[in-house]
Amino acid sequence: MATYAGAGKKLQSERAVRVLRSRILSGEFGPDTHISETAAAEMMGISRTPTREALAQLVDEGLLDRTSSGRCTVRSFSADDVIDAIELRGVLEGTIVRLAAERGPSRDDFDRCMELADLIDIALGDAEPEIDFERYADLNAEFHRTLIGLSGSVTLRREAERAYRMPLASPSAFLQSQEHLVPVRRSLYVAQAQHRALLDAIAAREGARAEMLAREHARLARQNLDALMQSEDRHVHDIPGLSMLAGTPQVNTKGRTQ
Amino acid sequence: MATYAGAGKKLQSERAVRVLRSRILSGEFGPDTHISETAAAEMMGISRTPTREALAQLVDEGLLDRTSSGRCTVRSFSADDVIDAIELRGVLEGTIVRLAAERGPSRDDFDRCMELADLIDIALGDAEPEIDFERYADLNAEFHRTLIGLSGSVTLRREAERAYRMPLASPSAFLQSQEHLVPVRRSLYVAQAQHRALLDAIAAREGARAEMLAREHARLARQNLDALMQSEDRHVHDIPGLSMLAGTPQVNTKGRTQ
DNA sequence: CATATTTGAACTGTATACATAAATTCTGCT
DNA sequence: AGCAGAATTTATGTATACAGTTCAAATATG
Repeated sequence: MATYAGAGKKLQSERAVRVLRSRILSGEFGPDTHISETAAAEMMGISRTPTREALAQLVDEGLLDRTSSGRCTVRSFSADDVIDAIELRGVLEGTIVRLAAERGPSRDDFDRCMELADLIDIALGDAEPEIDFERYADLNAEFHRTLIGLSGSVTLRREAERAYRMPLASPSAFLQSQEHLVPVRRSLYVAQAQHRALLDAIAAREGARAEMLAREHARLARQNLDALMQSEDRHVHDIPGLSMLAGTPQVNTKGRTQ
Repeated sequence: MATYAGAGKKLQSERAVRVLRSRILSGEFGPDTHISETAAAEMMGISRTPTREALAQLVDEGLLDRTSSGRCTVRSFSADDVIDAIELRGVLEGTIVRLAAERGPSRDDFDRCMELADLIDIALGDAEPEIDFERYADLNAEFHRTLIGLSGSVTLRREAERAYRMPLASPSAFLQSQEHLVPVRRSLYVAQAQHRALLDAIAAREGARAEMLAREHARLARQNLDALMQSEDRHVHDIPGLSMLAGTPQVNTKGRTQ
């Protein structure tokens, strides 16, 4: 099964990361699935060396666990893990916007944030006719990606980017599919109001307020998750579309089925 | 990244990480020094494969930069980088102790923290006769390592551990050498008082206060750094013992000197 | 029938070889 | 002498081969 090799043939290892990450997040490789170097390499039609590198990166990202003997298994996320990741995101974004307010934000990024806020307004629709969910998700993601560069600190930006890679902690984790967006439709307007307030606070150089607002923003995300869980069975695993969290044991990557 | 663990010299790649990190931190490889895979491998008497893995990890830790063409150079740290790293540490520790207070800390870790606080008291000496600096540094480091497990959140613990690996952001970064400890001798007592207050706040389940105290604790570290910089020339580079920050261009890893 | 043991397949860690891309050096020309 | 360009040399990315270890199935044993 040598997948189309002509894709992004820049670096095999990067392509491997994307392929594996996507398969894990899609739930194709369920929790505790053992992913072997040789099998994964064979599957992707590349050698073990770049595959090894890709697995190491995914372990670092937290998507894979590494056993004592060096084997890689898909990490199983609990509801607490997701909550903590959202908490972390709120704290990091809060710190970044506080510093941005205190030190003065980088002009370009700030302007871009304002611009994105305007675009989000449009996507949400003035009179709430019909929301362009897909566009909203894209814009929201870019807003947050731009936001974390606002302080000018590479250190904090790095950490925030890393936090964003954590499944479900990303600003638009379950804002991807319309299926999840519709139930929390009203909260999107609240979130947008928070975006505006955040930018205001930064412009006014009110660091403490900016930090507080960012945390509140993350709290909203958590509330949405809680609401989804309440309606679905009180377990993250059961939220449709978040199959990566499913507890279903999976077959090995290897063909050795059963 | 499962760098830790007792895996002594079993894995060549881990040994390589330790060797390279130590050489970078010691200043042997100054900022912007190019570290080549082949040269580094040859130097350590191992092959390129584990060396490659080690370099990737150090890039991830932030000790090395990777150029567009894949080359690795020693990162040059600015004073701002250090300040941001300390800020990050304070924020992460603050979040962890807040959650520990809110959710209830893990009993074992909390007891160990109390124990360590007692030991630090002893190391500092009751009547301030003479401080056992080396022991203090060890105990302080362990105190903080234990602290970041207190919330029971693996996610936050991971991030904090990562932050600790950042040079100078570690709780005892410049508390390693007596040379730096003596000038800030008096602040060690303040820090210890903060440790106690922090544990009190957690025991009393006062999350907000615990978070505030943790941030104050980090602020003290920054003040110490500022004081050191003031007395040394206003540049991190010039603080003795922190040669990793020195701006002196270094020879290549390769033997091709001059 | 359950448990301990052995045996074999599979996987990871490491080394080496090869190809491609980058960088430096050398040479020729202006 | 200075600059441009080509050739050489070096470094990275990838593939493959080999050794030690781990895991698991199958067999033997009480």
